[in-house]
Amino acid sequence: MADYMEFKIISKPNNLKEIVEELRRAIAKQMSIIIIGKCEVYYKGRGESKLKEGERIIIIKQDGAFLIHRPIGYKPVNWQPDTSYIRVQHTDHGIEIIAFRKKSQETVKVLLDSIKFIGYGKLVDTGKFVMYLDELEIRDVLYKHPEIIEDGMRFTEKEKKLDIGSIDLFGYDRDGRPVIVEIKRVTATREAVHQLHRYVEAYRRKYGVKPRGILVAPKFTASADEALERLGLKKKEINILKLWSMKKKSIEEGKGKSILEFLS
Amino acid sequence: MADYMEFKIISKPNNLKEIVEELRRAIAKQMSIIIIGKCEVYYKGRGESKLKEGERIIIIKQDGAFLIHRPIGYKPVNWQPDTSYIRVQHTDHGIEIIAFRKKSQETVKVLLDSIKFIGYGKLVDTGKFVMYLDELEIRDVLYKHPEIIEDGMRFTEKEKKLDIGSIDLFGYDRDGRPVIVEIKRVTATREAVHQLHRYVEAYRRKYGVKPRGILVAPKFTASADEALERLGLKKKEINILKLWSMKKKSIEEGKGKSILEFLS
DNA sequence: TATTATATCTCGGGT
DNA sequence: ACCCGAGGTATAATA
Repeated sequence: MADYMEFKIISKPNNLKEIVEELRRAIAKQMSIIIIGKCEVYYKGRGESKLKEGERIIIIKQDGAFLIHRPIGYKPVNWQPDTSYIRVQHTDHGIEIIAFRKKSQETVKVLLDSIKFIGYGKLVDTGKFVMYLDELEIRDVLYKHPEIIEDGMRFTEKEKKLDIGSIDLFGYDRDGRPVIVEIKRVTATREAVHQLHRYVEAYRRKYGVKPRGILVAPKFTASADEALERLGLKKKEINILKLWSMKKKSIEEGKGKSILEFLS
Repeated sequence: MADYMEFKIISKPNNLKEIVEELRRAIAKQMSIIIIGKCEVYYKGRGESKLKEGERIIIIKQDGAFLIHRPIGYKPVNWQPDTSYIRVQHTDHGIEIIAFRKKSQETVKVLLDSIKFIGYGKLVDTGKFVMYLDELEIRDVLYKHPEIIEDGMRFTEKEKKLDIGSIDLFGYDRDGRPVIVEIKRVTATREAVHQLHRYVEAYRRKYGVKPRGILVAPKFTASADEALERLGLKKKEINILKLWSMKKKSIEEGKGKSILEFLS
């Protein structure tokens, strides 16, 4: 059965014509393909790039994702997140692979000569991926525990819609003043302050009342502090790892430590 | 010579102890390594993630970059842009690879069982990469040809420093009013408008004169238009591909078409 | 499709 | 080391 076939290895590719046929079949069957070899790469679309000859790792994935990796660094040097078609043909010097993306009219062309290795096969990967501790999760903990932000705080809405976008958390402080909370899971920059400020202003324009704005983050840059001050906004520093371990341990209120004790 | 050795292929890995030794040597020699096999992955650091069993492509690059790719999509499901060390050992069930990054205290742990393929070797890649048509290049063309922006415009500075950052282009219009230009190579959003607005305000605070602000982009979202209007800023639509082909053809002024004719 | 905001963003440049 | 902004960002959610 095709879905469970072994990974086919060509360790000394030499018959170009045959290789082209094999690659075409592998692409048609939506297999994962790995090619290692010397190549030049040309990109044209949203910009234009040229990559001179060198040895690289080329990956064609089962959904048509196309990656060309240099032997260093996290990022591919050229790529195509999804392709409309991938065309393979042999040339005088070697093999040419063209990956085309229709919606953005982008083309990646690889000129391969001297191939060190080709491998292909169907990979079966249904394993579930879970990411914890993203902004959403932090937001939910704060929603349940407004006392972390401020005594007497209560939240009434998550992702409250305004004309210009949505607010992470919305509620009222002990004096009944509306409060807009913007959350960052990494260091808050001036940029984040202005994002919060836009929401505060949009709220004021819509409801005629200026709400308080609180920026929640584990850290703040100096310019963020300056902008908060200048725009009359507040900040609340949180320890995300503590928030996280708190959530993991699922502390029951009333029984044992309170959440504020836990976070202290 | 190690640098030019062939890519070593193990198409049916079975002796775990031997494989662990080979991988360790390959890592020590800073080779590129590709492993295809069934694995689980655990990440902990800036966040936390779990990936259940499935077949993936694992890449260890020569600088320690570590990537785990599922058979679909552009992005790796787990990764480490640069690692302090990569440790390999065999367990009861298979092989365990731990990639650790000291500066951010991040760990990726891969539990491999059933390896379909291992390949490693030193890849030589010195080929130069050039990217054309990034924001810098657009900026330089506009700097040389202020008439594209507006009749009578002249630029005096690129990347002019203000307290809060630097302005893409700075100059004066036909009436001698200071002008701040912010460039976007993709659709300008409300975000970009506010970025420009911040620069305009910072300039006013510093010099006591309110400059004009012009946002240059190939396209503008409706909310960008609204924000430009509300904040008293202007826009200038440019065709980036035309700018680019113009630069490529290196049109000499006076001889043949003028740049404005070319862009029309 | 367009818009918006997140990301374990990465990466490079500046201070 | 931090800060800042660009990216062929990609990606998911939402209108």
